[in-house]
Amino acid sequence: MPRPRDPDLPSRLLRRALDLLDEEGGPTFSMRALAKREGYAVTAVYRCFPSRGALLKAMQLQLFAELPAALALEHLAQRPIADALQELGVRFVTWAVAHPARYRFMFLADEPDALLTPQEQALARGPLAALAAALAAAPLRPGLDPDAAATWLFAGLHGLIALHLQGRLDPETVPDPANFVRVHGAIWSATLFRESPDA
Amino acid sequence: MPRPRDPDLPSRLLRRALDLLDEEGGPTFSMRALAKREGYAVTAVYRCFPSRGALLKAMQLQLFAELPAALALEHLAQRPIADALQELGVRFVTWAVAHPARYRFMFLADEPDALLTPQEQALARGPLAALAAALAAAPLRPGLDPDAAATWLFAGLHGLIALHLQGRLDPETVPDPANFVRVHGAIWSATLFRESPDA
DNA sequence: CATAGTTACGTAACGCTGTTACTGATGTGG
DNA sequence: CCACATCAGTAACAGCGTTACGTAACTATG
Repeated sequence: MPRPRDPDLPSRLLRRALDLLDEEGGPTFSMRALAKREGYAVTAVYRCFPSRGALLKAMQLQLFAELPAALALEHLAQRPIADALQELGVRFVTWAVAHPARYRFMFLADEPDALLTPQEQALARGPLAALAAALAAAPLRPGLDPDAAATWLFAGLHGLIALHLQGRLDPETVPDPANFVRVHGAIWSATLFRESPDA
Repeated sequence: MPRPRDPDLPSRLLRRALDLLDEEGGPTFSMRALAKREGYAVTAVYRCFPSRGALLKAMQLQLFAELPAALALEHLAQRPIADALQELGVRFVTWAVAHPARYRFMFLADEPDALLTPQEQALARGPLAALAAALAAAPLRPGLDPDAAATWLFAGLHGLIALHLQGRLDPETVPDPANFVRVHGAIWSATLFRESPDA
């Protein structure tokens, strides 16, 4: 009993796979389960994606492509730099906490060989690169490398999120990671920028 | 053809499993492969560990128990606090980069329900808690919470390591994470401590 | 309109996985 | 010496990713 042919089954499967990622908290679904969910046999999935790894890679690329929109970065550049950075950090952490499965999948996935081509690496390094670009135009303290500063900033946010998602933060000192960034983020500004950069 | 009974097969299997963790870069070994490696049938492993998850948990606990010795924390407390913290960070990052599989398994593993009992949680939160304890006795800037400061510090190190292990750091700005901590770690000290705390 | 060829899908199977029931051998306490 | 608990092995289950192959549907050509 064959079904009508669907030219954009790949995109539907990709969406379904991302749904399952959120539902199950990780890419634990089986190819058969994904196919069944969409009403197809396993092999139909293999017509769209040559392997499970290829599907996972496609999911990662899709999520990274959606990230800027999810963070609503458009109107951020008009604010003073320290303020914009603080807000960016808060938004990033807020998004990560709201979508733990996606964050784990994008930024904490085990497979080191998942994103290998240069464009894929560029996409994965996008957030850090964007931060470095923003800091390149900021009034940093003399002798402070924008790239190094961006690395510190992003590492701090990334580590905070990772620890939170694993339940390794003391809930008493960090009840909400995004608010923690809002409250203690001034530490960063004080270290990175010249005295009173936007006063 | 049964073999002579081995009362400490569990510990041997645990060691073997940790070897395989290092060799394969992650806990990807199968129960059968582990058993075969030790010359037993699969079911012998199931006599020692009721499930694969139990084995993984035992591995995690073992690694966390070994961590303080691996970092050689004994003689660190005698130095001035800022210096000791810097050295601690360098050692931690150096160890993580030298044992990527262990670090991923201990601090980045996917399973959120892996370490659930209070003692297990305490063990997993050990590094952060130790850092907080050290900072509680340090001459922090007025109004700075030791716990919050410890969270910032550990999050920065953790994020730096995580990004490095995923190849998401620009190799030009961070050729070696441990050295990055050594060079730029002064940012932390300047922010956290009173002016010239150990001069 | 008919027919040949490409494409999309399903069925069945391979070897592997974690896990379990059952069988037999080993070593120990009475 | 014998009963009993313990340990290890065999065989099997369902499910996994993946592949070979058969079949139906659409497309292009005569």
